[in-house]
Amino acid sequence: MKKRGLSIFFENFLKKESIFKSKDYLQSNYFPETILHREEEIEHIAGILAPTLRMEKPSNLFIYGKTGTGKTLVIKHIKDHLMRIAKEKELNINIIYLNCKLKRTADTEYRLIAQIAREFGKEIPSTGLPTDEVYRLFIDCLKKKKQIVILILDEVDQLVKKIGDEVLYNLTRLSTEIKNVEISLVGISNNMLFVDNLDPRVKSSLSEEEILFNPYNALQLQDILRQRAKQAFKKEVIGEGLIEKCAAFAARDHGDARRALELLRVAAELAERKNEIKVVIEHLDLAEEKIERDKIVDIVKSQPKQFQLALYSILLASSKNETQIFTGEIYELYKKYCSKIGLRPLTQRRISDIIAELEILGVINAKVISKGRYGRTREISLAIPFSTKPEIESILKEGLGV
DNA sequence: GTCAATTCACATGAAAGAGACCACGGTCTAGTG
DNA sequence: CTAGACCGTGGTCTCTTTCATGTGAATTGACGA
Repeated sequence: MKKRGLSIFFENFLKKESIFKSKDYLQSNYFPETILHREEEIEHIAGILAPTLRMEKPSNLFIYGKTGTGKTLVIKHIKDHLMRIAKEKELNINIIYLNCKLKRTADTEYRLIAQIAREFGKEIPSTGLPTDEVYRLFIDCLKKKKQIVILILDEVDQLVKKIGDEVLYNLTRLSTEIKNVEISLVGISNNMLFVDNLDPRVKSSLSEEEILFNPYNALQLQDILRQRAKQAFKKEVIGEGLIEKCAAFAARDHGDARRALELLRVAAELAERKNEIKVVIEHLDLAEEKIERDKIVDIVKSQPKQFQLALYSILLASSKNETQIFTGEIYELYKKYCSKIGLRPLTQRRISDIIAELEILGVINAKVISKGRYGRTREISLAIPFSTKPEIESILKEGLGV
C-alpha cells in the first residue's frame, strides 16, 4: 500500500506540468550568450587584451567590483572569444583562468603554480615537491615555444591575504626572465582597498590598467532577470511585480545579480513544490528566508568539531544571557563542554581566532571593543535569525554528541 | 575639574611544532627465465 | 634479472601551541584653580 502511494506520487509528479522550461538558465554556473549592461566594460577589457592577437603583450589588468557584478562572467566571456579567434588564426595564446579562493586548487604558492603548470598539460603531484622544483617545471614547459600567456586570477585578494604578494611579483618577473614568453596578469578582486596594501613594485605592475565594475541598479537587475526568466520559465508563470520585487531585493544589498537569480529560482522551486502554477511575491519572501537558513545550516554542518563547540558555547551563552557576551566567558564555557564530551580544549589564543573566523563566516557578530579599564575583548552576538536557532542548536548537539 | 599615566583583558603577530600527506631514490625480496 | 614492496629522507599543508607585543578607553591619582 505504501509502495503504491509512493509510485502514485511519482506518477503524479511526472504528469504535473513543471513551471520550469529549463532550470539551467537560473543556475549560477550558466553563462548567458549575451551579457546585459556590461557593454562598456567588455569593450574596455577587450581593447586592453586585443594586442594579444598581434602577439604583443597586453597590459596587466586589475578588475574590482563587488560580488555578483559580473566580473567573472565578463572575463570568461572575453576569454572564450579570444581563445576562439586565436585558435582560428593558429596563434599561440594561452589564457588561464584560476579561482584563487577554491580550497585545494590555487590557495597557496605551490598549488597555484602547480595548477597553472597542469593547465599546460604537465603532471604535478599535489604535494611532495619543493616549490622551486614546481617553478622549474612550469618554466620548462613555457620555454618550449614562443607564446603569450594571460593569467586570470579570480579573487586574488584571498590569495594575497593568505600567502603574501611575493607570488605575484614572481609571476610578473617571469616574463622578463624567459625569452619568447610574455605573461600578463589579470587580477580580479571584490575588495577595492586590496591594491593599496600591495608591495609597491607589484602594485605598479599589476595595475597598469584598472577597471571598476559598479553594482547593477534595480532596473538593470530587472532586465537580467527578465532575460533569464524568459528562458527558464514557461509562459505566464511569473506573477505580477515579481521580477521588480526580486530586483529590488537584490539591489538593496549591493546589486548582486547572482543573488537575485538565486532568489528567483528558489522562489519558483518553492512554488512548484506547493503545486502552484504561478510564482508570486509571497514565494519570494519565503525564498529569501530559506536561502538564508540553508546557507547557515550548510556552514554550521561543515565546520570542524572545535568550531562547532565554540559556536555551541556562544549559542548557549546568548540564550541564557541577555547582556553582552565576551571572549573570556565563551572560553570558560567552551572549556567546560570540552571536559564534558571529552575533547582536548584548545588554547584561548586559538579560540580567539576561531571566534574571528566564525564571524567571517557570518554566523556570529563579533566586534572588538575596549571596555577601558576592564580590558579589550570581542563583543559577541549571534547572527542567526531567531527562527533558525533551534534547528542550529539541534544540529550542533547531534554533531557533538552533547 | 583637567590631564597624563596606568591598567585590564584580551587582540594580534610571529615562529615553530605535530601530524597527515606525498614524491623520490635506494634497498630488499620473491618470482621468472 | 627484474618488478614490486618497503624503507628513509625531504618536501608541503593545516591546525595548534608558545611566546611576545599591541591596544583603547575607563580609572586613577597628581596637579592646579
